[in-house]
Amino acid sequence: MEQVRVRFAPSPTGYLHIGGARTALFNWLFAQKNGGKFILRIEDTDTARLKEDSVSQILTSLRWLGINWDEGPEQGGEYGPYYQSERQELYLAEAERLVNEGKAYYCFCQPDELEAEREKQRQLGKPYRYTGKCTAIEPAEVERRLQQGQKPVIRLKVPPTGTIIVNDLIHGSVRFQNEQLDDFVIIKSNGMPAYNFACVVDDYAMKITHVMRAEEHLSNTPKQIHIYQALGYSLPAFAHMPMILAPDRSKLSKRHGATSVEEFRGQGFLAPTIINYLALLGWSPKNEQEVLSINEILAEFTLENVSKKAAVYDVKKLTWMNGLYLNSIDIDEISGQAIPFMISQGLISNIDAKDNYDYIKKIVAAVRERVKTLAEVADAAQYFFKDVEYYDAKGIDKYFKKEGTAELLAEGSKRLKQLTDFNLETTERVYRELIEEKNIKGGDIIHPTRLALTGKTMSPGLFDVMVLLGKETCLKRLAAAIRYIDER
RNA sequence: GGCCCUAUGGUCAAGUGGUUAAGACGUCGCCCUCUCAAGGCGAAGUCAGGGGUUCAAUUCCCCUUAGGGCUACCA
Repeated sequence: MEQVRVRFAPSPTGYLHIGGARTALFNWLFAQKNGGKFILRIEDTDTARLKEDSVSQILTSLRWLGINWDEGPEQGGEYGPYYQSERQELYLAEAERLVNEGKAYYCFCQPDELEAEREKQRQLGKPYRYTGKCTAIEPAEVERRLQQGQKPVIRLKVPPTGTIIVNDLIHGSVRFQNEQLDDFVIIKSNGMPAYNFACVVDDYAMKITHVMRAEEHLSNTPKQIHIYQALGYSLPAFAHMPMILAPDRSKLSKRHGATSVEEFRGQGFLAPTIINYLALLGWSPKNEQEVLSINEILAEFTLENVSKKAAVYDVKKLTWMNGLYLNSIDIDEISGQAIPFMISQGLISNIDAKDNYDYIKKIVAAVRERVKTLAEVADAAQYFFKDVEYYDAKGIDKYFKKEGTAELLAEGSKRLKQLTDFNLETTERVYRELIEEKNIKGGDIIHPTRLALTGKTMSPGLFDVMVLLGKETCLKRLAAAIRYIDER
């Protein structure tokens, strides 16, 4: 059996969005599952829409997600180059072959005349199709115009009747009538191949066995099949996977907030979360398990379980899942990833990150249990690195205004001060004794103390916070809080 | 407009010609508790509408509707 070869072929017009990432993931999974190769190809034939840095952004996102390619940019391979802009000769050669075989022809029509014709047909309520006007131009005349320096396009001759059946691995067989098609452009006047043509030529040249892409390409497939047939190529298998839609069910775009992998990364989502969540969008395992490592996904993955229905992504569920990963992944790994967030929030410096790593790690460990993203880890870690500048307004009302609070804090402070060994056990014991003696509820002193120490109404367990902060800092902040209450 | 795809709770989604139509996120209660998370327990909430076929349709067929895609010298 021939080796499975699949590809992901992004166009470098921006960041890698989650729909693209999911397509890449499914291709990657399919390749792994079948012992095949996953190829990355850059479709950069639209010179007008190219964006600087887009390729490196896409590569960075894929690598961060752990989706590695066997052949492609920065990786090489025997079917390169993997940038379409570098494969122009091949496209031109194949297109000219079609012209010589009478299966394609030069067309000298100008864009504006075409547009005018299109508009006319639209007003008549008729579907527009190219008239085929240039089909009849004599070879000598073609030659003459080329000599003159005219820049024609090349169009494929499409049979006026007949049916193309696309056998899709996900959608089954889908029929398209040739009458719907016209003689479409395969080489643009600037010499660049049009998408459908480059795609077919490359998929064949790169020995792609399974073309798996987003559903938006299903309607392009009959055109591509015409190209395969004209070129005398054998057909690959096709699988069109459902699209990922924005929450309002429209196509993903910038106005929908975060849609790119980089944005989610910047918000503190973890790669395994994104992989896991994306896998669940459009695919579901046979069993009920939803939290799956990439290896578990791999073990379960089949095209049969891929849905036909477009899916809307839900940041809430993504966030929930991220919380799970944040707390199950090795603490060193999480700390390492949280540090850049702490640095960018100005909590620590690069030097601190090295010198105080063990301390930072303890803080991350304490704090991560109650947050969901790396950005939130940094938020929640603030008061370990900076003085408390203000107290939460609701907290003041709730905990600082009660009669006798300052005295209680003073008493707690006094007892903490006497501790020579300042640890989890001793700090809690001192407080519990105080609570016992005063016959108050634990919260009566714990809450104001938390507010004094952190400025917030929520934090890790109070005694964990105390120990992490250290005796000196605790006493200092308690004193500051007492002063604050007294001054009011 | 033409052609194509799709249609199970707010979202993801399992599922079948006969089921009390799973599960997850979210939401709402309750429990636990030093706060917040987490966790535990429980609740509300779905087969888009209309026709067929059938003893029986959420499931099969048709229409309508809705959403999405293609209809470019974009990919």
